[in-house]
Amino acid sequence: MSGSDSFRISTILEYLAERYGSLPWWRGTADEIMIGAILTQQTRWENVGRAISELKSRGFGHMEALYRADQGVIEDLIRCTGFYRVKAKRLKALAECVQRLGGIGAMDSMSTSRLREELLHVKGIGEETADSILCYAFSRPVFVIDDYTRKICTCAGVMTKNSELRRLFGEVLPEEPGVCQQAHAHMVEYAKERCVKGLCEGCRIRSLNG
DNA sequence: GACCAGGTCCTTG
DNA sequence: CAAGGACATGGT
Repeated sequence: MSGSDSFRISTILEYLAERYGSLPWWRGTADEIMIGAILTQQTRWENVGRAISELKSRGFGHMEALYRADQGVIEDLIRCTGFYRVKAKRLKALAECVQRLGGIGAMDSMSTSRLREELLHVKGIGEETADSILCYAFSRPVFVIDDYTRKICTCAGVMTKNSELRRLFGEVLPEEPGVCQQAHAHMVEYAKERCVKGLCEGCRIRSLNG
């Protein structure tokens, strides 16, 4: 089954790449992308954009400032993203991690697996957020597994755990950051468009393999 | 008013 | 390990 699973996955990836081409996804500095990765947890992206603007306009748009910032101040600026107390705490924890590791530059020269471990040790950063940061802030060839991806894979008949999905996508995708970034963007875009409310309106995923 | 959003943590069984 | 609750605002 594993062989046909990777075939199914590459079919999905091809179909979506053809459908969407190049999608604008995460822009900004590495710091801003990391902030966004925390703030977007269980939250619409539009609200996250506003909060990041708020932070930037007050000079809190980077880790150094967040490290020194008062927690209450951060809470006020990110309120519109919901879960603002835990998220402020998570931003502080991430900023402390960055500080401890010697800054973005130092992190940039670490291996992907080491960097992943460090990120996963931060309270409030799970696998999805860690991989988002690796993929979009540090341009590592990592594919982000999220709920949308899981849904789409299920539609295609690929029913496995996250760890296995991660392995499969890693096997199918090339080691190119840009390709991994776009692949995840495509998944999210397609799922938001077609997998509304548990239905699959006009979804072609199931029929891709005949 | 109900339901969901580009998750994670903690507690229970 | 799986399941359920907590965290919270804003849009449809």
